[in-house]
Amino acid sequence: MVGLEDVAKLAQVSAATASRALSRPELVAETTRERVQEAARTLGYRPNVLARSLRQRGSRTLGLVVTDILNPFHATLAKAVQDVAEAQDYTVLMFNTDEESAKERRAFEILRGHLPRGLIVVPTPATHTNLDLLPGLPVIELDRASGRPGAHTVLVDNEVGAYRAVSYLAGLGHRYIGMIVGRQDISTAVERHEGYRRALQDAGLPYRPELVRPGNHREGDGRAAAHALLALAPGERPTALFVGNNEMTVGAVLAARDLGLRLPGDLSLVGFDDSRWAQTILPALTVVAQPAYELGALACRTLLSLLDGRVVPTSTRLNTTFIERDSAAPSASHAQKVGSA
Amino acid sequence: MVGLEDVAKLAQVSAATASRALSRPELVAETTRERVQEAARTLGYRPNVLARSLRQRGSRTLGLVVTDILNPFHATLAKAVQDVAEAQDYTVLMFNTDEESAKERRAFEILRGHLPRGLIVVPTPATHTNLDLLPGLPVIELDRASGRPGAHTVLVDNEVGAYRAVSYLAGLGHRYIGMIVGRQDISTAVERHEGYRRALQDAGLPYRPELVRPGNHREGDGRAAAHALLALAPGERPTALFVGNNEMTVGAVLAARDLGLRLPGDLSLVGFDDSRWAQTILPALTVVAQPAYELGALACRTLLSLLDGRVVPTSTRLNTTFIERDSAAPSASHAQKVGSA
DNA sequence: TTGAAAGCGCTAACAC
DNA sequence: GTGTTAGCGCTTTCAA
Repeated sequence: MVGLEDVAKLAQVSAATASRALSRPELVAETTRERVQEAARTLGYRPNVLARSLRQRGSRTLGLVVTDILNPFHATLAKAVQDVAEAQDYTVLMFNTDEESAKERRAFEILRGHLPRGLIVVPTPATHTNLDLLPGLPVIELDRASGRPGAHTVLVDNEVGAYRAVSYLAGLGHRYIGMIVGRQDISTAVERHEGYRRALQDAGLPYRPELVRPGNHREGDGRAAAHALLALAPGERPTALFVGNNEMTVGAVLAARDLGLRLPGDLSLVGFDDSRWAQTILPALTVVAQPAYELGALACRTLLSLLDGRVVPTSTRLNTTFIERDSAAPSASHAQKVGSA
Repeated sequence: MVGLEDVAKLAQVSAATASRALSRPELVAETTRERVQEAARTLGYRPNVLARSLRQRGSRTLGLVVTDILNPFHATLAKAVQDVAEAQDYTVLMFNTDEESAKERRAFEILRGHLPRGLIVVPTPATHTNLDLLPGLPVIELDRASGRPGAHTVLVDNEVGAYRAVSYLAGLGHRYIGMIVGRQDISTAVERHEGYRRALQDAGLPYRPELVRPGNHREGDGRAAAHALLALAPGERPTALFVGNNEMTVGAVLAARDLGLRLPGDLSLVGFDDSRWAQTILPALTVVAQPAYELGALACRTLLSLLDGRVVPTSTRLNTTFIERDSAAPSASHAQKVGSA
């Protein structure tokens, strides 16, 4: 292990000067500086981050806590955060919580011991409480908002995205539009639900509670919820479905297949969040796309700005994009009307 | 920041005793131990890992370096490694290299500063050289083998998996079986290529170099390679394709679509590595499935055993599973023969 | 502009 | 079984 002492010796200066030459070059005479840097290079010196962090009472480390790294949306967030952090010489400590409060607590505890400078978290309902473990730490909430007063958040405009999707379905003539919605203690799910509600209202359609089914964000939940909705009596069964996240959308498509329903002929479908799956499945899915990479990158940039003492907006919303593909079509009755006009 | 000193004071012992009571309880009298643990609990004490690691010259940290975290196969490996490491109280520092040597070097350099106890890496051709940065560090190579003598590897039986797939296609009567293969400086690609070769031989089919196209593991490469293969003159164009990894398989399916070829009627396809995409696309893809989670978990368990000084096998191969779904069918001529028999 | 010295929080020797 | 002491590798006073 080559240490600062070795570099100092080779460059014939004290350890203190060697340290300065490498970390704060402006404090050192040019010739000395070059001698030290040269020595460091030839020895292949790498600072011991542990010692440095211990001394400085804080490491150049950021925490990242996501709820499901196997979800491509989250994987993309993680990659973006890593890319930005790395460019600024920060190391990211990443943890996965599977939406479990206990795992999140553990992640926070471990993180604490590493003296991170900041944290980016996709919050769960338990996050508010668990953050007690990291008092005073700058935190950015990503994708969802926990509701903590004053929290910094980087989100997507869920309400508008959902509104756009449901308005589109209504415009296609659908009068029974179902929604598969996430847990109502998670902000994204609430907001998408709101958008759904408002779109129905603006389209002059009644809100029918029996057409709204909750699910726990996973594929299986989406499948079960879709089955429940499609089991309704003819006349009141939805002819179109708006699904609140990417995983549940997969489930909804599979449910349609289970029942032999063809998209978009027998059922129109619009999902929230784009993915390669949505792009390549047949028919290609009409979706509300989220700028996942940009979202993660922005969260990280915001955190780094915050750490630099710059003023940053407390809350940022990125726009979603509505992408019209082939999984939604005019309702049967609508097509008839238009055809006979 | 509550430190060990605070705990010691509250428990009325020295810092050393407090340290022992928490880290090596068997060295401390029971009553003292309880007093200290109680004090730690009430103060919410968490050890400063930095100080501990500095003192012990090594942190309870593992490095994990993968080449593409957005690839679900790699995401699964990563989750498995994390799960196992966490259960043993290790923290994982994860890096993504995008198959770029420069990024890998950087990852190794940063890692070095954190004094990890071991490293799990999905190697690239550059890894062999780059590992000079981490002399003496226990390393497990995951999924691929770099060829370093004596290296510990946890792999899948690529040759056998590929052999099985190609034999299956040959058994279906295909005589022109193309392969889209990965970079030949990566072990998995070489081995899968070998399996392809041997299967052809055992089926009495000639190896035709023009039916083998290399690709750089990405979707776009697979698509381009498939286009090239399918552009061959009738008579010598492949009627079946074996694709060497999951991303390129997506590309091959899209190429078939571009050309209006139907699977499996106009073209039979077998991919390497299963995925939700392969399961839910229509027709569902016949694939050689890899135990991704188990692979990652085993790599981590092996590393931890190694660190505990236990004897571990230098190389482990996990079996692949051939999953017959709907993307491969008897060749036209074969069907004819069988039909007329 | 540089060096000497102290100390970050913890654990391992060594004494008792 | 417990306390005292020293030191991990670095940065940062403070003094020169």
